[in-house]
Amino acid sequence: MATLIKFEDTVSYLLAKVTTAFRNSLERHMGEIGLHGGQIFVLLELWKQDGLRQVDLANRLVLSAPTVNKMLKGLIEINLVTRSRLDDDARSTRIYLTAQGSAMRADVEAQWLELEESCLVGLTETERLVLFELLGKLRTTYTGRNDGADDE
Amino acid sequence: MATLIKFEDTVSYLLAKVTTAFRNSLERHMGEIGLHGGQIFVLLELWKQDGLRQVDLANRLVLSAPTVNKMLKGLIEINLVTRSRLDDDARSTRIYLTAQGSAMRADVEAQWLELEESCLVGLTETERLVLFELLGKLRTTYTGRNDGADDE
DNA sequence: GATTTATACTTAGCACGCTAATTATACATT
DNA sequence: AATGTATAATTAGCGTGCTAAGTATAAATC
Repeated sequence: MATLIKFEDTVSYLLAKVTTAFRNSLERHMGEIGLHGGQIFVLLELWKQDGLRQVDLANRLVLSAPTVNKMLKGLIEINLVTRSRLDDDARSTRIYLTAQGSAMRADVEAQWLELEESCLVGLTETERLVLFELLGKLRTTYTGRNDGADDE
Repeated sequence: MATLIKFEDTVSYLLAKVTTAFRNSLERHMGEIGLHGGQIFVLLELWKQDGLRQVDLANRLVLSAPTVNKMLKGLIEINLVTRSRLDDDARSTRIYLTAQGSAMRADVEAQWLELEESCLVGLTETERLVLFELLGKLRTTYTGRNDGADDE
């Protein structure tokens, strides 16, 4: 018989497990302020630049158009963003933060810091920096870049 | 105004991004052999110990009972596992690998190694070890343990 | 022995990812 | 101007995670 892998000894295995756990933690933390895990990232992009089109959001978030579309539905329902058609291009819609959407930032930041701390609680300062560095490299591996956005 | 967080400078942010990218990569790699991302982990537990009950699987996988239930549906449909009721306990079902389920291991291992390499391609050997170490710590933070299982 | 409580599984329904296929509009080409 | 191609948004449908609620069986208690 060929050599049997110990799956548990691979980074991929750990990554898969951490992935699920982190997503649950994110969902719980953001649930505290009435948001879902994915919605935060949409807001985050709009805080950086308001009035983006869905396709721009999808590019910056590295998510598919339908995924962004669904997330926006949720955000519109709870009045954090609005859609405006009537534009230079009748195909696209621009997404704008509402007053509540802008105001949400403080709460999200507070929860984010809690999330961050709960995640890193077992790590030293050095380990945190190294982890940040290594995750950055993984991200680059997957997306081929470190920052978002080269649209419009 | 209070200090504004740079979300991008947090581990949580990177973790969220890497998490999504990794899940996509996992799905793609396992799709090559006709499996979905989550199903691998069920098989993996059954390869370690066949005939587990759903509740045991859920414990070892650190997943909810309904999630495991749905995953099993998929695995049963493609004939990799079977359910047997008729037991000492009429509430529970035991899950057994089929011949095909057992035979799947070689393919999964091969794909797993490719997944692992595609994930770590940008990292040195040292970085890989450190990353493994740090992810292990994160996992412990979330689940409170390093191995699976203390049921039955 | 009858009632209560706990356990195992299932169903329904949601968020977040995806792909494939539709629809509508814009742009390019002839 | 008409046809063809590219782009933007949407819909439908699926897997993976969850919670809440329901059903059936087992165990414990009175």
